[in-house]
Amino acid sequence: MAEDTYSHKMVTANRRRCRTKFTEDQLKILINTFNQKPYPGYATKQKLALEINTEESRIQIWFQNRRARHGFQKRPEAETLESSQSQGQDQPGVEFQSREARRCRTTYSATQLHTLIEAFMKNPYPGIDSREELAKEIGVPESRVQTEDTQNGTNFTSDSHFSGARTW
DNA sequence: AGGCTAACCTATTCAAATA
DNA sequence: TATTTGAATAGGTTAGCCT
Repeated sequence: MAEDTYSHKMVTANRRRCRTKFTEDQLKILINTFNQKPYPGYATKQKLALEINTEESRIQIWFQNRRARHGFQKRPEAETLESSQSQGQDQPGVEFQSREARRCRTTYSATQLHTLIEAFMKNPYPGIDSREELAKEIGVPESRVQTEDTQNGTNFTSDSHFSGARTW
């Protein structure tokens, strides 16, 4: 990291997480679960993670990609027979299954927030290495660091954020 | 009751592995 | 090189905690 002083604009120096390579067996389980519930709750994702021996965040990403690409609207013929009268609304099947519980909301301590904010000011786009280090430092899973930084932006500028604090 | 914001979502793009 | 697909980003929605 000798040459990587705080660059002013782009921080491309940050490595992405390595691509996960799912095995055939893992994919079989994932796809099977997806066909049953394309929006798994936290408990389901945790169970899946344990079952196929991967991280819950990888499963979250996999479901996101799957939903975006393999349009889950085309129901598997397994269990859509009963609700065949869903009159083809534009709504992507909101009703066929109520949402499962999400992960418990984590509350960050002032110290944790301070650490996150400081790291964010130094680098708003941390790579996998920085995120893992940060996560270890404040004692939360890496996936929490990622979403926190890149999505919710933590408007540290005590000033009133202009509309949309995430427009960097 | 309302504000703040973590968790979750879609849409889109980047990019690594593979055919 | 084109395709496939995991990872990342931007921005919107849902819902839990606190005042």
